[in-house]
Amino acid sequence: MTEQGFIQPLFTVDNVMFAINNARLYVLLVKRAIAPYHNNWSLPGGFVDIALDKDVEACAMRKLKQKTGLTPAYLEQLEVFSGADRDPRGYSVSLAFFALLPYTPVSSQINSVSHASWWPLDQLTQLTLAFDHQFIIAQAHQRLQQKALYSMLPVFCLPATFTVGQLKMVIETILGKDIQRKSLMRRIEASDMFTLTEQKQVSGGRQAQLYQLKPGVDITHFSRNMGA
Amino acid sequence: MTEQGFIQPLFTVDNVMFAINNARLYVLLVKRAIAPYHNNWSLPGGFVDIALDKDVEACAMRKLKQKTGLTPAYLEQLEVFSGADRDPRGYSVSLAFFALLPYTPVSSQINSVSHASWWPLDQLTQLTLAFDHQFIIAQAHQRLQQKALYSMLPVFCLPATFTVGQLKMVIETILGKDIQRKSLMRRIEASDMFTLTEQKQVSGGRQAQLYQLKPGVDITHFSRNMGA
DNA sequence: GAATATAGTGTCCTAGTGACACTATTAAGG
DNA sequence: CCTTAATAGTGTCACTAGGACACTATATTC
Repeated sequence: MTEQGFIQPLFTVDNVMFAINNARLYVLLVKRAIAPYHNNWSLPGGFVDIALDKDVEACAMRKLKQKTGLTPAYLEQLEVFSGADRDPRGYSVSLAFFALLPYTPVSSQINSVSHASWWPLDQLTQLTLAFDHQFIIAQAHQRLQQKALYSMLPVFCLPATFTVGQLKMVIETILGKDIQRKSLMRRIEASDMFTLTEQKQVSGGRQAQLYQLKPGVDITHFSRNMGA
Repeated sequence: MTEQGFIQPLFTVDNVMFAINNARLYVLLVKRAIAPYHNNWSLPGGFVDIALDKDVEACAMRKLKQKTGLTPAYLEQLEVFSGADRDPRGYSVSLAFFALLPYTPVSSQINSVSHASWWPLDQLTQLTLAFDHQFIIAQAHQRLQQKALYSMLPVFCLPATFTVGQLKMVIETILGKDIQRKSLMRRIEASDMFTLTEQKQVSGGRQAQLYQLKPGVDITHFSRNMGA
């Protein structure tokens, strides 16, 4: 076996960043400034810079910051998508990440941010996205739904301090179906991930307790799925 | 934003293939014939050949076949491991796969198979493996254990036709703890993944029913974990 | 202070699993 | 043929975490 001598495929990183606004799930997209797929919307990503990026996670973070001005609260590897046909420039290998963040408007003040924008997930079918990004987003959404069933991951869609009602809304938005408030409270207590603070009012009604992540805790995984 | 112009990191594929023999979990390793880590044991893997490999999964399959003579019954992406320090030749990105197979002795008749061998997982700490392969195997083992709790994945460690007792043994070996035969039978029935056949005897005792995967079924995932 | 809206609790039901004793079927050995 | 041992499979009750849903609590608005 010889060492290299092969043509290496192009390796890139793509990010599917989700956020929730007004009980709707949004994905962050950027408009491509160059061919191929010039002017089409696409996932923010790019090439690894071995001088800047400690590893692929750092690369994903950097690309998000650079292209959208935002830093995810949570980031994990999704899956590698590869093949000769997904990029007209040739054989390519792309590692997709999936990320969560409390909803923040994209500030167009930043120079490098050409066109970055949040898109409602349920309107994406009307868009023509670059490459296989439509499919990648679908995979990411599936993973997010799966994890929402058995973990506390959705808290990363909320600010540092939040109410049970907000968390319930986030989970229901992700799953696309209602859950029992009682079940959620049982999980919050069982997880031992949170501490209480003062109060807060929402629209009408009694003021809700404000919860807050304990510093440095791991995301609890439960032994059962919700709603089944 | 310019196009490329960057130095691309080395992209490779590595495979963690598991099998079970004599109630012990084994990993398939190959002995490196070249530097770095010359003569150390390592995971079978290599570079993508864009002419031969439809995608990275095909690459993983090809490398396994080529280096060990075996074809996995199940294969899925595990995770990407990356960084400047994991390979002395420079910045590298490796996509690790995790694979299952009914135990088959490695036939050393094949030429290209220099030194391939099954190693018991619990003896690996005594070996010095190449790169970060020790860590990758640990991650793969964790994933396998997790999936064994809520899915029928362990059937891929068994031949086409098998008994409940064998499946119980496989799962217990993976998890490192006993499970209830009754629970397993309930899951087998609920999954609706299998059909019955004739009979079979093992050592002493009553003959066990032989089960067999229905053609083309998906691996059932359950809504609860076992043993919790 | 009544109406309304949201937050949080009490309590029973249910599904899927654990525990474990019990029955069933086979081989081996007198 | 009968007994023993060994493994296969079943019956049944207990336990746990979530679902359902009525009820209480606390706030705002008029």
